[in-house]
Amino acid sequence: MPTRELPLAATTPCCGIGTDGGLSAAEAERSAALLKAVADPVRLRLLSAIRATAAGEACVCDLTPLVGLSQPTVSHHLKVLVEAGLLTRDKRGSWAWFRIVPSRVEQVRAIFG
Amino acid sequence: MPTRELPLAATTPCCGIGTDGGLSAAEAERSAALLKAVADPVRLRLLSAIRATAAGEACVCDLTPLVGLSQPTVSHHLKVLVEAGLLTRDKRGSWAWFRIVPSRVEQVRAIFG
DNA sequence: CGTCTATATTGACACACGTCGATGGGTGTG
DNA sequence: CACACCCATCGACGTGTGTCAATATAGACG
Repeated sequence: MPTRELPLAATTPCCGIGTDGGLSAAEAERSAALLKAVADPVRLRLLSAIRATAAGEACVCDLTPLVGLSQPTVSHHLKVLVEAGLLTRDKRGSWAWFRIVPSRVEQVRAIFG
Repeated sequence: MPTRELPLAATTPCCGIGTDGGLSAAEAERSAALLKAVADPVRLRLLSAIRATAAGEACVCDLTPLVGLSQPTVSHHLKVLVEAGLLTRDKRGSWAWFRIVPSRVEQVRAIFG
């Protein structure tokens, strides 16, 4: 049914979608990078475990037994979350304490606002 | 500073995080699967392009020139979104029309509610 | 029936990702 | 100082993912 009004205009889509409404390639790339940091079961559990803490922060030695993975793997996931801006790392003494960045989490929700 | 009150209890974490607050492994797996479907720049652009449509639906022939990828690749991404429950496919005649499933998109937001 | 168009599927390839063991760098403790 | 603990980094391995060309399927239209 959707017939081109101008068959000779090769760039015209068949039912009139332009490049107007959608996200730009750059915007989509930034949003996808943020979502990739969160699209992992281990990292979701780390975020929710930190959020469920009374003090609002947790160290690697607490999180490692929780997810049942090796310490380097947990450290790797935490690094991904920090680089995505979703966590802050605060090294006090021997321990590294991680806190959630609420504004950054809100940005994730805003993608589907 | 965080010293174990019971050093002999090897299973006790150093500052008292239990298995209570966080997501279960199964819940995290389901949420991550949904997020993985969305954590891709091409798929984000497809979703936003369909949402920006006047009729609320679009076919592959419209979306392909929009993202600048081959037709099989676009078809692949749409399949991922359909299998994640984020799109519905409706084949009418030669064309396949895709619509957004708003309730499923809301579920993505709810992960960070 | 034959052909064209729109879409889906397959196979192949490069690349990214999650995981671990081993190692190194700090920091507190005896 | 020596030792133990916490954490980060490195190297390696298997797996997953995005992409395309080629092919298959299926419907529309002479």
